[in-house]
Amino acid sequence: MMPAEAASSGGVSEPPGVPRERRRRRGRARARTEALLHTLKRSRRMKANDRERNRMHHLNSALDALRSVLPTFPDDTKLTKIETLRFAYNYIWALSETLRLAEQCLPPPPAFRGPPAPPSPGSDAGSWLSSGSPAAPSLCASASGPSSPATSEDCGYVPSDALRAFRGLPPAAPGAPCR
DNA sequence: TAGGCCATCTGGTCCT
DNA sequence: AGGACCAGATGGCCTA
Repeated sequence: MMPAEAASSGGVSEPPGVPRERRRRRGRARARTEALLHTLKRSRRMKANDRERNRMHHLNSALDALRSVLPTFPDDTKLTKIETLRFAYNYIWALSETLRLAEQCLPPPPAFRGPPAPPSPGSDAGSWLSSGSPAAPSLCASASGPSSPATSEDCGYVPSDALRAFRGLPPAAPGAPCR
C-alpha cells in the first residue's frame, strides 16, 4: 500500500552470535516501536484529515455566501462550484459596466461620497471587501479586466444586458442615447 | 450506463 | 514540528 509502511515492515536480520533471548527481546521492542510509530502516524493523518475537511467546509461556506448574492433564475437553482465562480466573474463585470455607463450618463451629485455599501450576505459582510483593492478580477487568462468580459471558452458568457435580464427588463437598444 | 459533481482521503510542498 | 494549501485518487450519488 504505502511506501513508508512497506519500508518499515521489511525485517533486517540480526547479526549472528547474538543470544536467542536477547534477539527475541529486541524484536519485541522493535515491534512495539513500530506499532507506536504507526499509531502516531495514524493519529497525525487523522488530524490532518480533520483539518482538511474543515478547510473544505470553510471553502464551501464561502462559496455558498457567494452563491447567495448571485441572482439566479429560477431562484432555487443551485449553481455548481465552477458555475458560481464563472458567474460571479461575469456578474462583477456586468455590474462594473453598468456603473461605468451610469457614470457616463449622469454627473455625480455634489455630495457624492462613493458607492453605497454592498449587499450584506451575512455577519462578515465587510470581510469580503476587506482587501480594499478595486483591482479587476483576473480569473481568466484571457480577460484583462472589466473592459474585457470573459470569453465563452474560459469563463462562460453573460451578455452585457445581463443586469437588465436579471430584473426582467428587455435588453437596451444598441447605441441608445443616455437620455 | 456513462458522465458530471461532490466529499473525503492522502502524500507532497511550502510556510511560520 | 506542525499547520495550511494543493492536486491526484477514489467512491458515492444523481441525471440524461
